[in-house]
Amino acid sequence: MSQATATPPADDLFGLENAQSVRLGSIVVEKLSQAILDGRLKEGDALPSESRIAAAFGVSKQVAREAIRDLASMGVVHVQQGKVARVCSLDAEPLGRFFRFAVRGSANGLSEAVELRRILEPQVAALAASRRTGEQLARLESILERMHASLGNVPGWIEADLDFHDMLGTMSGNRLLTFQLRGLRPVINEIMEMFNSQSDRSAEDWQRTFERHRVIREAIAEGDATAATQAMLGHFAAADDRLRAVFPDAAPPVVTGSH
Amino acid sequence: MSQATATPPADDLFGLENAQSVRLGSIVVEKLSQAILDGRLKEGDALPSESRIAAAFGVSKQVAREAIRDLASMGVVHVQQGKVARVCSLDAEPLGRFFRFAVRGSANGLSEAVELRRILEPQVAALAASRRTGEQLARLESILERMHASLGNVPGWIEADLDFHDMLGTMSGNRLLTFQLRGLRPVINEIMEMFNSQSDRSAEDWQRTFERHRVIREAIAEGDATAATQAMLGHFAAADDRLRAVFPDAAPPVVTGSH
DNA sequence: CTAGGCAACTTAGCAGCTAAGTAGGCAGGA
DNA sequence: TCCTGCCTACTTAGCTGCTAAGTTGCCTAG
Repeated sequence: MSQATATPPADDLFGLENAQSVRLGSIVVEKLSQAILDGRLKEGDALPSESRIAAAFGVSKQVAREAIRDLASMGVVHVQQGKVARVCSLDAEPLGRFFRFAVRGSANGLSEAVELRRILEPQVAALAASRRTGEQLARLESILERMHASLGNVPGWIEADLDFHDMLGTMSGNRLLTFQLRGLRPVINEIMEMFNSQSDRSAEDWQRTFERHRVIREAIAEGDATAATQAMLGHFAAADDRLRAVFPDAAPPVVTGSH
Repeated sequence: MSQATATPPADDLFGLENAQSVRLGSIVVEKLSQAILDGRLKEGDALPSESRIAAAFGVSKQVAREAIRDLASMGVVHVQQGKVARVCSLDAEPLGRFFRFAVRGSANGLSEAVELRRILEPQVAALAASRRTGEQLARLESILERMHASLGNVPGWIEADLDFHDMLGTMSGNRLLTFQLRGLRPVINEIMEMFNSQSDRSAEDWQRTFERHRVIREAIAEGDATAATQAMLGHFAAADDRLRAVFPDAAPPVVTGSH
């Protein structure tokens, strides 16, 4: 007996998740997910009702309901009282929730978000310059006008600024990239509020910031990917000083290749 | 009456989402989320039991339970039968599920993922070169050995290859970025399987692929961010030809700044 | 001092109910 | 003919109470 008293430390001796006790609902989620991923359920299609799903899988209605709600929290299906759940087009809201939690936990989560954005945005600008359509350019221009009208008005400016960069994501033509940027939006929003609150900016400063966005638009309008990248890099470099005031312990930007 | 017959078009006359009918459970989710985001509930802390949450919010146990499971599906808390839910460290699994759905839907979703990866990885390599620790370098080396041992063995190679790039993400020191890359992993895995299945590669081809990874490791070991970026760009450029065989309609890569 | 049982907690799941929202058919009136 | 209002059947939202099963800690017998 005494030689085999290793029971307390041998709890998880066999692999990491020994008998993982698959939840009943997760099976249903998996099956429904597969149906959607395989294309058996397309966007706009109605799922079976809770009762039918419950009957089909031989589970209670509660389990079927939780499975549907799981899909809903992923943004895959839309549910509404009185109507059956329908497969809907994905949106970035779940991503945004995830990133909000991801940013919490590490002390410098917000500055990590800035770094991630700094990686993505210049390349997004390049793609946008290569692929933008005329109609998209017009929309970008109208956003730029909103920014101009919001000079000095912090909440209005932030929203227009976020819309500007979101539009660039759309113009990149890469839906995955667009999701990615939209997912970061709540976090970027928070950063911008910190950024704009603790500094009282001069009129010239506002104007310079606006000007930098105009330069980006110009490069994209001309379809010059390299110029668009450089303009975006310049935008971040210019904002870096004041960002550093908000995040004193942020790592310095890593410059590569563009020298 | 005839002057007010605008009822059919006046469905959504008052704003976009008039009476959005907030779900009872979503309120509970919001409150619990806030508690976690504010730090009132830290990692490892136990949530109240379903009954206590239900009593505290004046809702039924079912609603409390669905709220907890919502948080669990986001990867924020861990639930297990017989134990109260506990706040756990976030992992990339929910991100992976999201990206799997995001890739579906657009016909060229997989090539969009390749493009996104092509944007991220060179910058990740640069960050890794700047911030890697010795211990991390040793782990990268052992992964490289696994890759060498798996030359010609497709499943083993893919896993080691994914681990290599995942390690680079870790070395970047940016948790958000690491999440991002891990979230793409299931999609990249799928791409690699397509990539490696339909082409029978020669021994020289395998060796060249391995060599490209060794060059990346070299640049990171030397702490040369620019060289690491260039090595990663070279890696993707070399793989581009065969990728294009898998995705004939993929957009050409946009080159910026590195000329 | 330790092993094993026991009690009190927890979640997982089932069943049935009420309330409320939705959609479509259907008859009746302008 | 067209439109309006009602009615019915179906759906989800939510509550209640129950059984089963996992977890934890205490507590007693040896």
